[in-house]
Amino acid sequence: MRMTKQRRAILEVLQGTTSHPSADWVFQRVRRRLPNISLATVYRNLHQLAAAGLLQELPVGEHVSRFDADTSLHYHVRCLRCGRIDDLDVPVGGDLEKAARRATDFKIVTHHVEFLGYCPRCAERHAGTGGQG
Amino acid sequence: MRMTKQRRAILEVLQGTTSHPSADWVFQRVRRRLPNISLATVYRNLHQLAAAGLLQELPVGEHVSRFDADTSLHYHVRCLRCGRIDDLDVPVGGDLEKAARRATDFKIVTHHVEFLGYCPRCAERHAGTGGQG
DNA sequence: TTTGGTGCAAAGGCTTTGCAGAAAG
DNA sequence: CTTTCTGCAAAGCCTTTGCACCAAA
Repeated sequence: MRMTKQRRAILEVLQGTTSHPSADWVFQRVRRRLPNISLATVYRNLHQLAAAGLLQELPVGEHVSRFDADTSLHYHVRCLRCGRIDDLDVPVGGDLEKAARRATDFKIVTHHVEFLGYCPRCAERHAGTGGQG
Repeated sequence: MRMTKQRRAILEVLQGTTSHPSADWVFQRVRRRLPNISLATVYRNLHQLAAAGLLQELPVGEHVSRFDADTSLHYHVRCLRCGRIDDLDVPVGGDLEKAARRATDFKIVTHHVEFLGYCPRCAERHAGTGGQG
């Protein structure tokens, strides 16, 4: 991977903030130094840097909404292959929020936990194919 | 809220599955009973039913990607008002995944925890305005 | 020079919205 | 009868992609 000035600038912007900005925020920032950079380049590089392990993409990016008729607070598992989401009873809820309250000055209202893995059916295929898919 | 046949069908589809389907999946299902229903109606009603507390919208729906130069496994808080995301050190990681493994037959690979609340700045406003927003 | 990267603009996918007709209460 | 809801189609938003030119190694 070539270290172009665009790539370097994007990386530096990310490393220079403790917030977890959107692609567009990064774009606006990088633009100050490289006025001609395009949003497409920012997207491409964010993904490429993430693939290279230099960045992390937070899991808020799946841009389809999912709905659940069970309105109680509970956790979910999502299959990394087929995308299916299952419920999960994990007895840690109270402790988690309590710990979070100690760790931040945010006023915690609720929380979500999502586990990523392979459902039984996909786990077989995953083992069989090497799992890149 | 009027209980139209469309609304009822959508609700029944959601209540009749343990998966956590996307709007489009619901649309395809409801269509079998109401061939003329539109996707827009499904979207409108999913949100309205969620607002009424009859459904829950899972937090995978924020359709902007967010990036983080810290590639280690760590948790986040997101402000419900301004959307800012902060890091959080919560010492529960190992236990959580262990508990999840006991609770499911999925092959857990990783997990994400997101806390929702109000950052200090927004917490003031939140108290002042009644907090619906 | 070679190969990957960039900017631009157009396309893509999911979701929302404007509007006139329809139906619930 | 009033008010909300619906279907349709168009628009919106974020993100990705095709292409010709450009630059890193």
